[in-house]
Amino acid sequence: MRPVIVQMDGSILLDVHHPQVEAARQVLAKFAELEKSPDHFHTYRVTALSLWNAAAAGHRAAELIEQLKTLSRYELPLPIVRFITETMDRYGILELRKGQHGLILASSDPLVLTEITHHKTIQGLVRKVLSDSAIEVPLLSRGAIKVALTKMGYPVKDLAGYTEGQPLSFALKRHLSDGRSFFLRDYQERAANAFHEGGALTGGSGVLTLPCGAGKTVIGLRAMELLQTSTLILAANVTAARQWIRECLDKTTLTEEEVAEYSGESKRTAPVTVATYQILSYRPRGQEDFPHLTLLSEHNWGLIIYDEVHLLPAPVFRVTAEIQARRRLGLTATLVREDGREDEVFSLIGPKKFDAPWKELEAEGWIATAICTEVRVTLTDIERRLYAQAELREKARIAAEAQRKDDAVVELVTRHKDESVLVIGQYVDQLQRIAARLNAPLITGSLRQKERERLYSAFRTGEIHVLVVSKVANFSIDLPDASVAIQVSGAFGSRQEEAQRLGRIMRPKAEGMLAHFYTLVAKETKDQEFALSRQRFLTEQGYEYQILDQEELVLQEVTQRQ
DNA sequence: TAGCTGGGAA
DNA sequence: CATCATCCCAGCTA
Repeated sequence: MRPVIVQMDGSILLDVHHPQVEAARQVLAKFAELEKSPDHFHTYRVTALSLWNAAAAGHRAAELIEQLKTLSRYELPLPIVRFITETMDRYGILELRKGQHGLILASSDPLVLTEITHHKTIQGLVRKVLSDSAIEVPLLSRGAIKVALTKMGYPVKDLAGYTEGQPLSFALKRHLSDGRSFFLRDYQERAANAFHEGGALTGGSGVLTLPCGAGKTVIGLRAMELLQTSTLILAANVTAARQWIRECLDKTTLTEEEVAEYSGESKRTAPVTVATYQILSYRPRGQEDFPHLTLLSEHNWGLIIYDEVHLLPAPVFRVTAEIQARRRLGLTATLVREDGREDEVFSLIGPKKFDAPWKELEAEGWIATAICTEVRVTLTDIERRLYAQAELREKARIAAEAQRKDDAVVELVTRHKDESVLVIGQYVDQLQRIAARLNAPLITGSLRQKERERLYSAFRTGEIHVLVVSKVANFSIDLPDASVAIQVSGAFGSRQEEAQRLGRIMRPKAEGMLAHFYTLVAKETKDQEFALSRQRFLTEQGYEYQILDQEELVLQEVTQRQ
């Protein structure tokens, strides 16, 4: 009996109790996406995008099919084999190269070229047809045509090269100013190389996927060192922007003069400039153009780094489409976007160049070993009545705010009374209730920065051991680490949020210490569906959720005390 | 000039 | 699915 069942409809089932499950997961991760993760069989799906990423990474269809065959319990269905082969073969049919005037889109298959030149969207992006295997494309259409062709099912291999940008010489330090020595971890070096290798043509754009706390910034710095060029770094918020600046100054020979913050507060530019996504997309009311964006575009950047690329806002997509001649590096913990624009990230930033499995880093001790538990509570009779009568959108909220979750939180906090605990939730009302029950401070968006810092610092020193936090936890990178996180409610099935939250407890722990991640779910409600959907990402990374009813939680407590 | 508040955006 | 974040800017006070 082998661990994998490939079905006619394109889904792949993985038997999670099979001894070969880990090996199988590794093979599937190369070219398939996890879709559902119920108890016994996980469902993967092969998508065009997952296959093109595999192709861009150099995998061959024949090789993947061979590996799938050795895992498969039954003969592979022919339509699936054909889908994998045909989809992967499409990557590389179209190539974009530098021409004498503009760009040349070349096709190894004349029929494909005929098909696309008859397409309306493409016609608007093409300058002229040169032959039955090549068309000329204006330089400025480089991004737009890649997006359009990917959406049509023909991803483009972009070999048009990059602008070198203003040279900038600097190096990573071996010894930091406080005397510690500094080395890149093996996987950090491999990630930076994966981005850089391929030389002048393909080694210039792509996305690196790494867990929170794995040192993405350091990888970005290494990529900059490899390229020795003026760099624009885009971050999701000012705190993250300043973190980049601190890291540049701490770990490289760059001086304060050479690194600038470009944000609402400071408008300095320098050979290395760190800006927020939001300032790029700022447009004065009623106006057409983006003043900050225009100003930053005038610089001769050789590299643009997109931190948290999964958060890339729509206007930045447009900009990114126009700057295809600059090298682009995307960094993220999760490539999944709830808005489904993964294909645009693929087309405009580049294919996934590196993916560090969380479990692998856990085994090597770079991130903590985490135990994930889903605690199920029931609705009270009153809630149950309300729930039955409520409209669809109210249902979610009733379930998310279920009263008995409060009791469960108290149980869990008691259980971990000697550890640092973060309680994370979505609704401020609910969090206020819980904070009052626990007699713990609450941090939401309306609490001013000063006060937040005071609480963070008290938490860090152990003065307080429980902190209740709202969505601020998703963004603020200065939030201290904890060893226990309790998620009481979360955004509609957001996988990326779940990953961020688990990231809060991922910093390596002392010998033998484990990190605990609890997610509280109201039984037989919308809440349960959402939780399942959120958990998908982590299941794909190899985490398993232990499921516990609230009553069992109390029982365990009693047993442990005896 | 710095620091705060509130409105608006996406 | 809506909620709650964020950031940027303008305008105020001292």
